[in-house]
Amino acid sequence: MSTSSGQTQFRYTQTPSKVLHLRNLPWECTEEELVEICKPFGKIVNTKCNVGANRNQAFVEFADLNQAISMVSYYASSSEPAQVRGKTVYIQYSNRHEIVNNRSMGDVAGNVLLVTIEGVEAGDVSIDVIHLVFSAFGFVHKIATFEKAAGFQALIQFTDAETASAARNALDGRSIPRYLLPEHVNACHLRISFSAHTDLNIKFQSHRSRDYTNPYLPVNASAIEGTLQPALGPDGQKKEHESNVLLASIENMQYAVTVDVLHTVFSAFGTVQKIAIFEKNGGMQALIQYPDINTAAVAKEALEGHCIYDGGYCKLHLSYSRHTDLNVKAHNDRSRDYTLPEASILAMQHMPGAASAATTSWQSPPMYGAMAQNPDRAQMPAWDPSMQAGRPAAYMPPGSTYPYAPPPYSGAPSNQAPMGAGPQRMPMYGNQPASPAGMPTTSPPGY
DNA sequence: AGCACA
Repeated sequence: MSTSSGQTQFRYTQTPSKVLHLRNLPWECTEEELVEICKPFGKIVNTKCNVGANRNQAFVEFADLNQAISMVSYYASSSEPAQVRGKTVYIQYSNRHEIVNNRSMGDVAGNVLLVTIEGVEAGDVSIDVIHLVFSAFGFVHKIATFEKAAGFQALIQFTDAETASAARNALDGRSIPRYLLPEHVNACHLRISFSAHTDLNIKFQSHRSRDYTNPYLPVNASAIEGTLQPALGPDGQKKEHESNVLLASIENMQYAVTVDVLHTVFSAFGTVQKIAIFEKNGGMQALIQYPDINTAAVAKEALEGHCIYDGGYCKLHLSYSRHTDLNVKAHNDRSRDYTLPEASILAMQHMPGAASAATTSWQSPPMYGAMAQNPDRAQMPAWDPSMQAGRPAAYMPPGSTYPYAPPPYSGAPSNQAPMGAGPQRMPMYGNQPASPAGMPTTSPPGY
């Protein structure tokens, strides 16, 4: 009722407790890692890991109050903070005095796991990949996959709860190895709990469900569809279907990426016909259409893993799209058809949808006007310095050394020019929100 | 970076 000072006063006070509250833990933090940093201070009687919406908090209960006090005092005066996987962990007394492990549904062990695969859509992770990953722990009887609000999910049936628990303990919070996934998938964390099911009812062998105990189960027609677009070939090699349309997923998107930005980047390899930018699973993706597969292949090869902006910002992951001709209906900063003549563009701008999209545009596209007036310019296959008018960026023309600085990550392609070789500064675009106030926006971040 | 579970 009353928001008396008595309540708020105690919210952040540090009444000692055997239970410690740890926060800012890495998402993947395991119970072992938690125990590792706590056990020097005393006997741990209980833990609760991966707590909270971000799964980055934990509770640790010591046998004795003094042990908890010793840990808190140690890190209160230590120059080295507590760390897990390089992340500073903040430790306080919990406002409760014991951990209650309410083993709710999802935590009561059973032989069927409910696996949520975060950061992917259904097509990204094949049932064969799931089978491969979980078979490491024992015979997988059945798999059923489905898409819900929570995302792409799978029910995985093992022989017994022991096997299922082993798989859960090993894989919960972990990622499926990158080489088993399409290239545009950045990360896909597995969130695993126990299902209440004990025996899945699989009716067909299909791309959505499998019964490995019954190879004679009828094959659903939709399974054929699944074999038409295999993420992996029979030998386990990546088998991508080439296309003139590239699917780009943009990782670490600190800065705005508009069609203009993408057009400039991808035009270095040939005529860009159409671009569509959209959001998928909280990340940004774009489809870039070239006239032919060869151009797309060159662009894909050259740009994969590279960043639009220096410093690891807007890292590109490219794969071939299933599309061959994009249906671009709006003309705004998220979608553009460069093959259209001016009249069509003007007509499009009066279409519903184009206007609303324009209001969300905080970055006016400088190339837009020039191209609308001269459709031939839109067909310009490659580099044209005049297209950069008003742009502070120093762009590398195609044919020069790599215009795009290699990403600083370990996953970077090894066959690319090393950082600092040649004039490798990333192209920059105006109006970068992260630029320090008052600073010219021509300097790349990190300068 | 700021408290779970019913």
